[in-house]
Amino acid sequence: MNKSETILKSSSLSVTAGRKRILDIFLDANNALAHQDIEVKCSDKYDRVTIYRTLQTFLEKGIIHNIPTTDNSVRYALCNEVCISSGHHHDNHVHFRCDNCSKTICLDDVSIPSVKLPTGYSMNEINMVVSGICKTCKKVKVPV
Amino acid sequence: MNKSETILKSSSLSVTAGRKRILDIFLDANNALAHQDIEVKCSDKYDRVTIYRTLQTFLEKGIIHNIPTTDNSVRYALCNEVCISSGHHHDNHVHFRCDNCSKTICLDDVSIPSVKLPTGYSMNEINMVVSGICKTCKKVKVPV
DNA sequence: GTAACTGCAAAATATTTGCATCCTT
DNA sequence: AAGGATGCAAATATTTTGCAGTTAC
Repeated sequence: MNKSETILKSSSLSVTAGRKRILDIFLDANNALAHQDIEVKCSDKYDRVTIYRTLQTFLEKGIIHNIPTTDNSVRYALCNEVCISSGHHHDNHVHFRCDNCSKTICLDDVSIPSVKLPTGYSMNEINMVVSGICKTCKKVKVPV
Repeated sequence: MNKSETILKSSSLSVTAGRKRILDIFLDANNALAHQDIEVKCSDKYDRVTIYRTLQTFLEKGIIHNIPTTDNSVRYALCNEVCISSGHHHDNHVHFRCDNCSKTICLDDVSIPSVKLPTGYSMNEINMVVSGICKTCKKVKVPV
């Protein structure tokens, strides 16, 4: 039993070829994926509607989390073990979006600093996305 | 000369009825607006395409800034004076999205804490969105 | 066998583009 | 008068929904 199957079963989802495939794509990816990225990687094999529904299911089960963007192209990334096992979803890491290669990644080691809200506000979740130049692009010495 | 005209002129944009109207909507609003919010408020008067183009123009001129969301409905809010006058856009405040009323607001007084990125990454902008229950909804004692 | 998942078709919605006309400066 | 802004039509893209057939357990 491979990793994707294990994850699906521990989320009490039935194991289907489509779900395994999409989960494998996430497991292989080293960056967050937009719906379209997934579509490109497997639209020949699975219907677009299935991808929508699968992503929705994964989100609800906490297998993936979504990362906000300013361009109407929400991205998704795998949650870590802790996150998956707990019912409530509480990612606490910073996300990074590279202005050069447009990749979005989870900075698992960088946790979101706390902020003090004004009186009267109560906090549920925090999202933090930093944009700039990533490690890989910096090496290549991109012209700014 | 009213406020919207002043803003348009100082951004070297020609003053048209549509732009003034949309800018006034922002000036009146106490929360961030999605494209659709604006459409609802003036689609009878101005074409949807015009709204798209106007928002794009305002963004480019730094009159408004956009706030990322996880649901493909980017929201826009007025920038403050400093932000408008400077060519480069550097909002540094936290945004708040209420889980109850769904309104998104700028917490102008809460600045984004700094984070230390891993070696090799350089930072350009930071976005921080906190979700929870806002002041107004809390008063009404919403059931959680 | 049954409930859940998937594909297909189609509807609904959102966004972009081209072009002719109108308005601002 | 000239350049830019707008409206309209239409192309394109995205997301949702219903239903019938298929698959996992």
